[in-house]
Amino acid sequence: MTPTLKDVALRAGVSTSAVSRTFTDGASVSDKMRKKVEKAAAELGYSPNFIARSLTTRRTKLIGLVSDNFYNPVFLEVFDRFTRALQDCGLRPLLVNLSNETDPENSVRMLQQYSVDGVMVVSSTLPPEFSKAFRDKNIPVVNTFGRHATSPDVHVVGIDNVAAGRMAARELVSRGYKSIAFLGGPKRATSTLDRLEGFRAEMAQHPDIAFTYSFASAYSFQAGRAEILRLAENGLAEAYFGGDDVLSVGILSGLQDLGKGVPQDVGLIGFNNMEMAGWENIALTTIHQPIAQIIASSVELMVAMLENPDRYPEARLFPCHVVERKTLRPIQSR
Amino acid sequence: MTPTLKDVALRAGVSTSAVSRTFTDGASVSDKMRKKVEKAAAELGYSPNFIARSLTTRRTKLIGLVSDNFYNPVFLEVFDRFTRALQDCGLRPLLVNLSNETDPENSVRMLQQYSVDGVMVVSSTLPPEFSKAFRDKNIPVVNTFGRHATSPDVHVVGIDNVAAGRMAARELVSRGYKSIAFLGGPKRATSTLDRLEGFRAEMAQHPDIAFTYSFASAYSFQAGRAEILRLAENGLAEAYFGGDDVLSVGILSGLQDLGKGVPQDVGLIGFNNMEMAGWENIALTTIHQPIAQIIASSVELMVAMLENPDRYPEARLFPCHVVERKTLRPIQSR
DNA sequence: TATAAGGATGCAATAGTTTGCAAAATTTTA
DNA sequence: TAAAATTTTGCAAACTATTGCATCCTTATA
Repeated sequence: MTPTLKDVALRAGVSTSAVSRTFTDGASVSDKMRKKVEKAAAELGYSPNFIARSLTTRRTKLIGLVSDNFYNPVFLEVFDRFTRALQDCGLRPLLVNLSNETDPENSVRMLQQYSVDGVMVVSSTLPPEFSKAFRDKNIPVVNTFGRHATSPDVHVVGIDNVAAGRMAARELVSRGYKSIAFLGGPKRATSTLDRLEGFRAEMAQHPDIAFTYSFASAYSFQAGRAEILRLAENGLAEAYFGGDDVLSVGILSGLQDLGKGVPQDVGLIGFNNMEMAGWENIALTTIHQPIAQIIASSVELMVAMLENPDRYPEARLFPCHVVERKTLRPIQSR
Repeated sequence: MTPTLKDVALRAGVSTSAVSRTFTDGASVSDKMRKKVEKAAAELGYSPNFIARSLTTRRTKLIGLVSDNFYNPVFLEVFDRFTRALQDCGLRPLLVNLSNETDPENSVRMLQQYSVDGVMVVSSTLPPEFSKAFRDKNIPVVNTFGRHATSPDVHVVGIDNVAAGRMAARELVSRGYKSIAFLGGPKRATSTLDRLEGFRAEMAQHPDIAFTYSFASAYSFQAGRAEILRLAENGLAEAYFGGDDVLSVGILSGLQDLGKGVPQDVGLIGFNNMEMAGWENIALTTIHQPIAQIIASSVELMVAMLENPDRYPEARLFPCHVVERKTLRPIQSR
């Protein structure tokens, strides 16, 4: 149906090698030959079959994009940026939804069957075994939004969650709150654990300030809302660090139901700086995670690894910063 | 590196055909042979290479999932459902981000180069030429969320936007509003155009009710907010039909800034019933678009088309319904 | 037990490309 | 202008699988 190399060769009256070469850059073909072939190709509407090509080149330019997060609005931005960045490098994302998959082996096998050149594991909740499973099969892998501490054998790009936790605590302290709480995401998420560690470390410097913490069941609106409502039964803290922005919007909603004004009665700082946090009717003060840079860097790293698969694993960590909006009271001099 | 068919054949001491056959269901192999081959395969950790297989079977099980909408939160749900549904059928989504692509030819060529078995065009804003371009190359295509009227030659699954527009108008009328406005998405979106048509038709039945309409520049928060703020300069209507839910949240935000209470001062009905519409601090009354059914049906249709590519094109339209929350005043008996 | 029927197996061709190598063509050098 | 150097070209063998056909082995039938 669709024309092949052979058809073009026949029509141009040249060998298949000649045709192949005009379509692989860097190959040696005379101008005359190239012209002839291109003409024939254009007439037939030919373009090379990547699948067949990959058989000999051992490069499919397919990249597995695997994630278990199809619920958090930030991930739409994440997918957007990933797909564009990959496309710009001539790579193609094969999307894998891990939402109800628990065994890495299945994903590994599947992606191996499609001979992907590499895989991006995009998640802060997936256990490190997932990334390792790919590496063990010699498939280049970068774990975006992963934890660097426990995976020294896999490329990780993201942020230093411990530092981020510390930053949040410091921010709340600087506002003069006298009782501060960490309301994290699910306990199994390493991101939440690490942030708690940093948060707690910073709070330890301020024994005069009451510090408590708890976890929501997920990084989601309802989980945040439910948790703050639950906490309210025993009295609220003066300020909260929400596990992430969606969760924080849930907290905001719960607080509203409780008749608590933000920031007058309760302060709140989120995490991520997702687009919605900037919406005027939300105006969430939050910690910006440099998603654009993280993703650009992830893709760069992947490309570099395709060149040299034996690259020594590295962790690329980007700094966060707080973006002030309207859910925290002004800084107090103490 | 990874073991091939030949390796397994060698180790099992059988022909490659035998190995091939044990891995293709429906092929004739004796139990004894199968055992032997499976043992060897397991020992080597072999699994068939789909890419190579596709060369002879002419089936890659790759499905192009092309969309230009990576901004609207509903689309995260859309991608989630699509990827799961495809995975459940043993199909693999090759994600294509069309956000800054204007020429169908590039996407067509690219997907053709990867020999995708079919493509799902998932958009209500993409011009129908996109879907047609695939069909013209004999690639099975279904246009999800597309317009059925203008594309009788391509499978479309979605809703009847004209009917939906009518439904919205009817709902607002039933609440006794005396001046009603349509605040649609971008003018180029056929979904908005069709809904306007239905909306207008219904309003024509009620000459006593003031009717106006306008368009936001996109299906987005900021576009909705900007538009309602602009409209306010010349006085607001009593109730609005927002182009979709994100847009409507933008309208809500604008209204809030304007000091207008919803639903006391102004009524609002959205479209889609995205998850966020149900968040307690938004509580948007909206028209539910049955996304789950639409996607399930789209995938079913795709699967059917893979069996029989010459299937006569059909339009599958699903009914919408309004889900009442808190942005419309109670029904009035008139 | 001989024969027919059917199932299992292997051979070899095929799918659409790339690529090492040798031959041919062209260009450079002397 | 001939030889040397370089570039261009084609042949044929990969790459990893599937499959039609012929052969061989079983099992069933008479």
